[in-house]
Amino acid sequence: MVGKAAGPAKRSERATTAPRQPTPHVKQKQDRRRRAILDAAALVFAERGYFNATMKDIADRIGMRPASLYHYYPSKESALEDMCRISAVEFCERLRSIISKGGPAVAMVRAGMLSHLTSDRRAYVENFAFSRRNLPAGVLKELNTLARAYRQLWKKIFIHGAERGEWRSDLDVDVAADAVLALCNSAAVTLPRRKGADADAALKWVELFLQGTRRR
Amino acid sequence: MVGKAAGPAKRSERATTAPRQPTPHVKQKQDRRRRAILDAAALVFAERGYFNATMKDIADRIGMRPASLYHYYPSKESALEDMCRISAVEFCERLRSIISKGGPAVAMVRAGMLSHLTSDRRAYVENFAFSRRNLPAGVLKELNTLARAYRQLWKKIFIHGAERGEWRSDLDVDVAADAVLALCNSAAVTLPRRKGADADAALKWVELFLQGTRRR
DNA sequence: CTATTATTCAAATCCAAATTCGAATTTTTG
DNA sequence: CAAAAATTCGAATTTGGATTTGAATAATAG
Repeated sequence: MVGKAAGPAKRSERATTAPRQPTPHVKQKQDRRRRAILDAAALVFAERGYFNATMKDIADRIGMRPASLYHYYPSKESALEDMCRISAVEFCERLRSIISKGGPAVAMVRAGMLSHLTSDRRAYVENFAFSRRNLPAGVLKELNTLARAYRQLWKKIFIHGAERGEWRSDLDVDVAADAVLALCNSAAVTLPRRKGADADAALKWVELFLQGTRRR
Repeated sequence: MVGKAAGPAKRSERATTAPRQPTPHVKQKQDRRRRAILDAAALVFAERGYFNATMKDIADRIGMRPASLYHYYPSKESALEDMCRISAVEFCERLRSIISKGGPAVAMVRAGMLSHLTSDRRAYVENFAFSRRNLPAGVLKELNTLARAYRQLWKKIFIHGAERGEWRSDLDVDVAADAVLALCNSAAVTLPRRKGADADAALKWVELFLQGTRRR
């Protein structure tokens, strides 16, 4: 959405009117700024909801003016789009990596839930989960595909666990996949905001999911 | 919000300029219409999200024109407010009634979750859970109080169960309360929409919560 | 140091709904 | 049936932000 694929045209031999490529130093600076804006937007969206959040809210948070944001993002919508895509891709990668290490499904669930719950992209996912519906049909379709992929990875873990006999024999892997997502997304909102200190609280959610509530 | 407390002034002995009270037959008709509008609004809000839903969307669904809706609701916001209040109050009442019957906490959890998941006010709660944040501070505060009351009732169930030794000894009643709400609210969105047919699917969520995923 | 490019922002536009208005039309009442 | 009240809606109004524009200012490169 934001970065146009790096064009061709060697610096020296381009037509006189063609726009020059930004220098690496500049590009790096731009990226930092864009990231700062995306972080601010993510927090504001998560805090007030996408529609209630104004460009001014975002700008204020990092000492800029609304108009200036447009130098980095073509629209409010594109910022939402970016944070959704980034977090979805990253979460899939992380879960994929956890799965690839093999071992007991129970361990995968623990690691996967902790990864989801303690990520420093929490605000991003929160928006992915609860605000992506506000994006235009085309993008939404793509994001839903990513959401389905993430869910599919979770399902894979449950199937893996079923094969190894780790679950109750009557566990429905689809319900398990939906439930783990439900818990993770809600907990991401509910859980205390302090950095790290919540790994502890997160574990309680994990165990609840694994053990249930009843005495065994 | 909508019905102003029935005024005094007996029909016969009122001042000549005071507005007459609507006849019971008329009032009944009005209520039906208002209810139809609220149902339509709840569905549209749930489907597209509060901000994306237009007055036209709501009106279309029941063959009216946007302007006509204002005869029944002073604003889009007030419709959201109404459905939130109605569902919150109703859900509290239902859960309270379940608790008052006594018995095992496990049974209360089953009944409570089913009550939440199979209610014909599903669209209402969905909006209560995910859209009430868009209401003005004053109303929101009140609704949050109702939300806290509902959560408190759930917590009471878990405490009750702890006293009877129904749970794992290390169960955290607060986490349990948050988790059951997380599951119910998500499931209300995820669960199939067909009437009744989903009581079955709902049960799987209940058992997942009670038993967890692990083999025992 | 100078030309070029990047960054910032104040002010001006724009626009999609929400809401208001008034006048028809229909229903109820006595 | 006639007056009063309720209901509906086409058309006009409003408005809160998002977005554009153009110009001023700061960085960077060579």
